[in-house]
Amino acid sequence: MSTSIDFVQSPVVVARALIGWTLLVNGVGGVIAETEAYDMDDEASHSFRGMTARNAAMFGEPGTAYVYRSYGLHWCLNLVCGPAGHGAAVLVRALEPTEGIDTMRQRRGMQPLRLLTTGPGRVAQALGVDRSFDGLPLDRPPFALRPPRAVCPVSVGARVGITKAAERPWRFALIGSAHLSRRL
DNA sequence: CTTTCGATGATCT
DNA sequence: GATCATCGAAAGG
Repeated sequence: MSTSIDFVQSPVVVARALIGWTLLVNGVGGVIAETEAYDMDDEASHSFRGMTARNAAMFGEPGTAYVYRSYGLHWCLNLVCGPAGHGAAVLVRALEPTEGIDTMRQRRGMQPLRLLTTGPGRVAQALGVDRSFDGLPLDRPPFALRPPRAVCPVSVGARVGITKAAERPWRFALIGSAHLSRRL
């Protein structure tokens, strides 16, 4: 098992590989339980029509963050991957909370554990991620990534909440996790 | 349990 | 002017 993620790979490979890793922001976070891949030749991806002010970070260095606002209300955190300039990223859709649970509860309005980091908008809110984290490298503070302790069983399925290219099996989830945004 | 719908604003056509 | 990589509350079985 490797000790770091190679972000210079396709978003599908990275999305699969990330399941089971622990993602922390300023020491707060948990085990990645659900991810989705987005690529340049993918109609559902923000990068599909080329670089814009919003998605510029998607075309930056692999191993950095891409943060965007969703539905005018929520933030969503992506991990940029593929060769630099490729416009690929992995959306972090759910975590199993492990570190800084009290902090996450306060940020989320004292929600039950189950709803702290289940869904991309909730993950960003619980970890305190907003646009100011856009473009930041993932291998040093405020971010931290720690490898899984054991091999993780992973399922593959269709992505969530999109209308275009919805059939691509680009959603990955930790089998048996109680913190998935949708059932397998 | 499931489905529906409003909130809310940046982004792109 | 339309479209959203969502969430939470409310309504219906």
